[in-house]
Amino acid sequence: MEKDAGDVREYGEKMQRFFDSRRRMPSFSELMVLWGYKTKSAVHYRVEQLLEAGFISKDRSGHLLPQWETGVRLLGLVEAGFPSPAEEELLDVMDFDQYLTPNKESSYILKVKGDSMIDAGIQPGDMVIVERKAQYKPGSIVVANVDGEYTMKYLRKTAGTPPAGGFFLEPANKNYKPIYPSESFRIEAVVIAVVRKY
Amino acid sequence: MEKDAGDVREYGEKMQRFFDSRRRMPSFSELMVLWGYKTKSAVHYRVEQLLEAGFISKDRSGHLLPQWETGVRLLGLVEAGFPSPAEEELLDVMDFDQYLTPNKESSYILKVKGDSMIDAGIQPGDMVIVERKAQYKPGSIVVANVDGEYTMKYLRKTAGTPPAGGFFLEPANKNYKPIYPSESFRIEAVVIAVVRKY
DNA sequence: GAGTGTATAGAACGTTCGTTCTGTAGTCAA
DNA sequence: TTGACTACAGAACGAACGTTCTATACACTC
Repeated sequence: MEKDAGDVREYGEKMQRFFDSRRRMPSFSELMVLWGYKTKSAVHYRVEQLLEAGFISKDRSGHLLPQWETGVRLLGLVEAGFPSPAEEELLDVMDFDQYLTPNKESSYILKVKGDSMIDAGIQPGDMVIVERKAQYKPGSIVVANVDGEYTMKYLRKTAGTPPAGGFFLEPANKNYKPIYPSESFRIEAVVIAVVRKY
Repeated sequence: MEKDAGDVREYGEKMQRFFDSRRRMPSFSELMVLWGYKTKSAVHYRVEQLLEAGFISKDRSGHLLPQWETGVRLLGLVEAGFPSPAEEELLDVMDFDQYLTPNKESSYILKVKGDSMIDAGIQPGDMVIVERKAQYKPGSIVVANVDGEYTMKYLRKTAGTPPAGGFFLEPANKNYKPIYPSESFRIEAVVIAVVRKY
């Protein structure tokens, strides 16, 4: 048995490529074309193999469901090291789309210019994901409009109790100075994530 | 006309939530339940409205296709500022999954421990996406196995021409020292992206 | 060469899909 | 009160879907 486990995986990979590009599972007719068969029963034969192999599954109506992990394998700390192939199935996976933007409606992506937040680990060229909110809490990194220009800073609370509003903006770079509300700024969004690609 | 444009959007949003959770478009029968109708023709009536509104579209076989952007809106530099609702449709969008892990097979995610790369903008607690490769180039950030422990450093080339192999590991933190091949290390993967979430 | 298992073709079937047509209750305006 | 329009219900239809059964061509074994 399983003399052609390699072949079976080949068929599965073709289906996986279809899913990756079209973002949905193929129908039997589409698999017919994709796999080069002339009948749906030949497709059914192959699908049955993939089902037994656990590569795919079905919903109540017979439509195919992907069974492979759609995310990326998640390792522990850097110290933990890389897993052996046998350990791979124990790993968690991650879906970046849902992890980074749980609320797509109010989320935006900004490309960072300038080094005013470099000590916070945000470098020029990085992308930050920001979210518009009704209220902003001190301690978070916010994008604010100061005199018509947009800037990214820490949101801080002044020491005194709130007669003067009590907020100011603090950069994470010694070469820049804090911005106080006398100059009147408006907070536009809060940074919820940073993404850098090399 | 369009006396109930608000209602139409409500139906669209319900469909969008279905798509977000199930990762596929609903069928007419499913929309029937989702929208609380007793017949598919009522669904057809609503779907026609959403089609005219450009909220969805159809493929050749009549199945529904999402027409809304599935990614996140991409703004320019921080200086550019936020767009008005009218400008929104001009924005690009981004899909983080494809952007961050173009090659899911050989990609892993690691959680960073320690501050040895803090001057490179990689802080403890950040997640780095690494990729296994056949060869690694100097200048990139790599994850290496040094005496059984895993560590993340810059990969550098020694000044002299390559008799001694010519590679060493350099941290991005003055408090740590470079690691030279005399201690014999093995490079496991290269860092292709950094993700931090607040 | 007879038997067995694999891999496909071909045809037929019931279900689900999206479509279409007819009907009707309700609203609004003339 | 009539007419036009909206928002559904209900039924019927063809196309596409996944399933199943039979047949066949080929390889391998005994």
